Amino acid sequence: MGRRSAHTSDELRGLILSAARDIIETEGLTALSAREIARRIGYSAGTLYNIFDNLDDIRLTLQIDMLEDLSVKLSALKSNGDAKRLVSQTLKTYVEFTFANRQLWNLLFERHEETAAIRPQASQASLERIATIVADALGAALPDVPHEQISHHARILCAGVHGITAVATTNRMPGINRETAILYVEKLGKTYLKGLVVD
Amino acid sequence: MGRRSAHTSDELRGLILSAARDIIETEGLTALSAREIARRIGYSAGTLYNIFDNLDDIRLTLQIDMLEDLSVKLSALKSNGDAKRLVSQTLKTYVEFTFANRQLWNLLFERHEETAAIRPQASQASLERIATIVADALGAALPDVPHEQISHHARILCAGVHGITAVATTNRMPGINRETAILYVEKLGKTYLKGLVVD
DNA sequence: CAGCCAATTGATCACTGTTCAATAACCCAA
DNA sequence: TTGGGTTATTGAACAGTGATCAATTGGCTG
Repeated sequence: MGRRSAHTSDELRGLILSAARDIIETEGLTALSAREIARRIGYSAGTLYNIFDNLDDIRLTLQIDMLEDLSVKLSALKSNGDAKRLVSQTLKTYVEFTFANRQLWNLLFERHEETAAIRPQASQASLERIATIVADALGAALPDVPHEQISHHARILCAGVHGITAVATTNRMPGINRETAILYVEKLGKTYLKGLVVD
Repeated sequence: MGRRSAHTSDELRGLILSAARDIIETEGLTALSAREIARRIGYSAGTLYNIFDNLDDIRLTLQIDMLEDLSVKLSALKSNGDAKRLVSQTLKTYVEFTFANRQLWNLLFERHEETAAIRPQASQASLERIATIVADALGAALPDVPHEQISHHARILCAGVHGITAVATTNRMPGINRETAILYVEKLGKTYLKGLVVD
């Protein structure tokens, strides 16, 4: 079959990403394959490679989109005057997001050994943006702490929360599930903040 | 070729695991394949399946062995009277271990969707054992806190440290590398402890 | 309406995990 | 020593994977 152009390449891009998302959320990360994506959108596998470099490119794009999505959700949270509460809210929203995107979230734990050139940087940037949001919330709660320090603390908190969600979503520890994960993250945030205030 | 019995099945088991470890540490997780293991030990791929259920079984075994190894290293640390220092030492040893086993450590971030029956439990148990070691150190540093609470705090700290190592070993954030990871974990441990003492 | 252009395909390659009939080396009983 | 049973080991086979690319054919334009 020759050209069809039933879809623009932008539309095709959207179809591919959306099909990939569907597969991952319903069948799991390992079920994602070029042929399965193609089957679902009614194209052949080769077409994917006109739009994306390779499967990893697709996975990274999904990851970045997801982190962008999370960024927006976190940014939407507004303080009602209680700065510490905003920190808690932010972390809680983070955890709930990971559980709402249970399967997709595993994209973050994959290796992509520098497949492409630009995308890993973009992925880093998305995470950095999230850390910045946490840093802003943290900065408001700790007005006396210098900015430099705040950004370190934000990264520590983010990574810490990341770890709890990682352990929870992959069932690595017997006692950690959705509910305890939320409790743990809250405890981590509050206790860490308390420890900082003491300084 | 028929039977050779140049190695007992226990020896073979050891050869397989050691070859698998080598491949992962030198070539990375994705380079591990049944045929490559077989090639290295001078057997055919089918032989692996006499000893292990499947490749995931091998990966899980490596993971458990590694966690056991870490457990031993952490247990070997002894307090010199300063209980808080032991907590710091434990966490630091943990991080350094993850960097010493950079590639193998990624086994922890893999999904194995309940492949076999027993092994995932064994993997959970290994992590649980590590959390217990941290809990013991923590308990000594916080004699007033009830045991139940301590084990929660230990899990939170473990997961938190886990997250920092995860981000660091996979280069997920620009500013986090081996050195900063150690600093971050130290900061996390000390600040969290401080926050607990305040209560 | 001819002809160019390019989107799309499907065959192909080299790989993967896993299975299993066939084989051949070992061990033991006669 | 020989024969036969046992079984560890193999290699072919299957169904799948990601990726490539010549061939094709539909749509667009001059």
